[in-house]
Amino acid sequence: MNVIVDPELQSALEIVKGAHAQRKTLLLVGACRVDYKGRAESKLGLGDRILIVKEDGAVLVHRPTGYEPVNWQPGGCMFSTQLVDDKLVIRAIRPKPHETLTLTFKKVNLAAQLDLTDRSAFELYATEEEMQETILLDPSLVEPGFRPIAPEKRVKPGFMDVYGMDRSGTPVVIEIKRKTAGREAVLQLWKYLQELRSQKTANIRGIFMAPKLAKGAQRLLETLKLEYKPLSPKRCAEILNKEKGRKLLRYL
Amino acid sequence: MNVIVDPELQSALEIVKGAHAQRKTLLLVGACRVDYKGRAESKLGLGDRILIVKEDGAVLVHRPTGYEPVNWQPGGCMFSTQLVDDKLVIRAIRPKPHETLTLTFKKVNLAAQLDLTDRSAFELYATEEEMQETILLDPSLVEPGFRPIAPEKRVKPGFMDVYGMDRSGTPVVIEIKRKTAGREAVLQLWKYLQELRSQKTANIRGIFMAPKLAKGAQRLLETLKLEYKPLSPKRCAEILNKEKGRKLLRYL
DNA sequence: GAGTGGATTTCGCAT
DNA sequence: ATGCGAAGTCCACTC
Repeated sequence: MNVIVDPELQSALEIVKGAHAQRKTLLLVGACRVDYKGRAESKLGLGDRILIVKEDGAVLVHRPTGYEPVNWQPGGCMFSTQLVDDKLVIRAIRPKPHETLTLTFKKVNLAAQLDLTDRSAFELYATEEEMQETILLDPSLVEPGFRPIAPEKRVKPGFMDVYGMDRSGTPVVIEIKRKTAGREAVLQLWKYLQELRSQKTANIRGIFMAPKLAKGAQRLLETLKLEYKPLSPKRCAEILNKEKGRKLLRYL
Repeated sequence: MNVIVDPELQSALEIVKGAHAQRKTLLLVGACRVDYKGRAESKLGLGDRILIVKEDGAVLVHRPTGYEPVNWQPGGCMFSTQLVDDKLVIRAIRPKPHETLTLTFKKVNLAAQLDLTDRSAFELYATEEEMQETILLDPSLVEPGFRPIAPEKRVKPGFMDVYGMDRSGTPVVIEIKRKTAGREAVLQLWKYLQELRSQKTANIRGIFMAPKLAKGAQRLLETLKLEYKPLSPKRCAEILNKEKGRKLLRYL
């Protein structure tokens, strides 16, 4: 890590160039103007802002208030930095669509090259597992009268299933997807159903639960005479939150 | 400004509390875990991140790559900070919807309280004037066969007009708004049309161009038998960019 | 205060 | 590569 407080622009320039060269995260705080030109155009006069240039070339310019950056660029930018007329000019160029974001620093209060190591996986809930829990908690999410019999282990990595019976006693296999499901997910359910049908009765329903179905997945689903019931991870998290404290009933 | 490099957690705590107390922007770089619970839930294991807490209580947690914050809170958060088990725990609580974002710092590499002054107005183009230019440049934006006759000066501050003729030779008055137009904007066009109709022929069309119409404005527009054609500044900026280099034809 | 639609949306997945 | 739809979307504005 390399931090300088109230650096001369020349020193700040070195920090900036060093960060770019080593593909490290750059942090710059100071008074600057910001100009953007590309899909749209914007201008922002002199003021104190925080500039972050990440390892992948993503650029963020933050004002002292607000969640959103006032200007930005997604990752993959190229950079050109130089001292011009006693000002530190940092130009971020995005190839496609062609855009340029220009920061002109009059004064730098804080310049830092950061060595950030971050290998952790980000997990957003509700997971498919929690979606499964949610269905066991409130089986009416599937349909009125649905009764879960057994939560199943994954058939293939990435899938979660629930077995149950509908109100008329017909076996039901449920496949859950955390996000928009594609054809392959529907095929998985189909394959699974086929296996069960060969082992047991042919009278089994298959219900696909996901926030959404891709177009091709929907066609396939109709062709295979499977059913679809929308269910989002968000909805599940809400229900789990609300029902928190209750015991999760397990069925055999 | 108050910056400490590689502070003890106790010193970092003081920086954090000081920043909150004085409503200053807080900058924290270090190894932390991040937990979010609210509309959804998320977990992020130990890793190096940048934390920004802004003057308005907006919270941003950034990993070393990517445009988007991995976790965040919009402005208006309350905070509780403390040392727990040799870790610096910062909790941001959002009242509505009720959400909590918890950062658990194991090590702080950089802690800063920033005094940022930023009073400049952010300007995003295209302006109404540029939207007008765009229509003169590509009259088909209004409708096929439209021919501009004269760009007009503003009738009232905030408005731009274009005069022209449609393909059948009927005079057309165009009113432009940079953003969603309300009733008063439609009334302006109406007033203007009335004036022209009293002076010249009664056979004049009025076309309103804006990214969107407010509901009330749309009702009024229908009542007054005016027309509406969507046009966004973004679209204009794109066209202006594309057609850049061409001469802007002026009509008398 | 709830609802609606735009965004320099970004991002991801299907086509 | 292109395009469509979701997002913990956020935000501004209408009702």
